[in-house]
Amino acid sequence: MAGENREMYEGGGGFQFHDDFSSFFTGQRNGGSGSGMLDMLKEDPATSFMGFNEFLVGTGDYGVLPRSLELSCCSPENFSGLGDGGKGMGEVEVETKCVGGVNSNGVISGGGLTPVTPNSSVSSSSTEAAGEEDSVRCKKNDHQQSEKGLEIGGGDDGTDKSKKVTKPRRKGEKRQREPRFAFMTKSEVDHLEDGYRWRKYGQKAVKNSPYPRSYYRCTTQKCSVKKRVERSYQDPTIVITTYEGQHTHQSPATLRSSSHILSSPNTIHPSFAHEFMMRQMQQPMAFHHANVNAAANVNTTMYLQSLTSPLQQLQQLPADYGLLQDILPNFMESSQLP
DNA sequence: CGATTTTGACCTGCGC
DNA sequence: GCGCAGGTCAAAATCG
Repeated sequence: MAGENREMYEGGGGFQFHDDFSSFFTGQRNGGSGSGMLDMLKEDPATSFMGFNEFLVGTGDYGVLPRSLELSCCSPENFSGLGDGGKGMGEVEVETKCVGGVNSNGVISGGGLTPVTPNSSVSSSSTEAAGEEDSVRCKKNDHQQSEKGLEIGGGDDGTDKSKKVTKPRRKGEKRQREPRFAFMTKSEVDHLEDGYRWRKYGQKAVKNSPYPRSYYRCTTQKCSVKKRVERSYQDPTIVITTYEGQHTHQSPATLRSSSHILSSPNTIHPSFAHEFMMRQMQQPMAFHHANVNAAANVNTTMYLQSLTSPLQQLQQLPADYGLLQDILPNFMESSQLP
């Protein structure tokens, strides 16, 4: 895998987070025109990035996106890439090769650029996924309990304390993944406030990147939303945030304030991000127009390939159709795309 | 003192 | 089967 990834980093056709992410935004991928997001950022960050907070202020309906997500997730044929369909992380890529969406690293991948694997599985709806996750959690708890039971029952004197005895997963049962979407934010702060409360549960060094990846979980009980935060190794000023799952509750910030959704100027709402993306898709040209007016401390760009218009891109590159279909199934349904 | 962060170990999936 | 990398767990440390 290491070699493969290295190959990816060296310009291979694969899709690895940093490499592909960066090339994705630098426009180098697929012989890109060089008008990628990162280039835009470097050349003219002020005009190339959307001021997320402006949208926050302007977007009052927080229910829109969750609903959208739900609708999206409940349509397996439209959401086959995002739900992971019981696939492991690596296999997500296989799925995205067919239909695009968010790859194993949470980045919207170019479905048309990667080989298609015919036997990619179709994901279940997010509702199912959530249920699965619950069951997984239950299993985890069970296994942890049994694990402790084993430890206790084993009568070890503690020398094996560091070694976990785990009950093996049933064969064929693969980890369910929630739908994911990611966006990049130009910010000096790693962990951006988004209105929710997060608890960090892990941090890992990322291969070929000097910046670690942090893992957060929503602290609200029964809310299994996770997010990963890392910096782009090419542009350290860019924070890549990947959300997984849907919040089963309102944002605490929303509850705190009804007039102003979020008080922090650096606040980004994940659902809003998705909604934003969808709106941009529906009004392609507004993307850059809005950027001109962007004047926020935190500039955020969705993982949309930087063409004049995402819609145009879709029309020009039918092979990539699935790429955004996964992310924006509703849009796809309502659009004139075949 | 509870909540959160840190961090090393472990688990899982995948490619070779 | 092995090694690698991503992801997660959980004990210890830290914080408020």
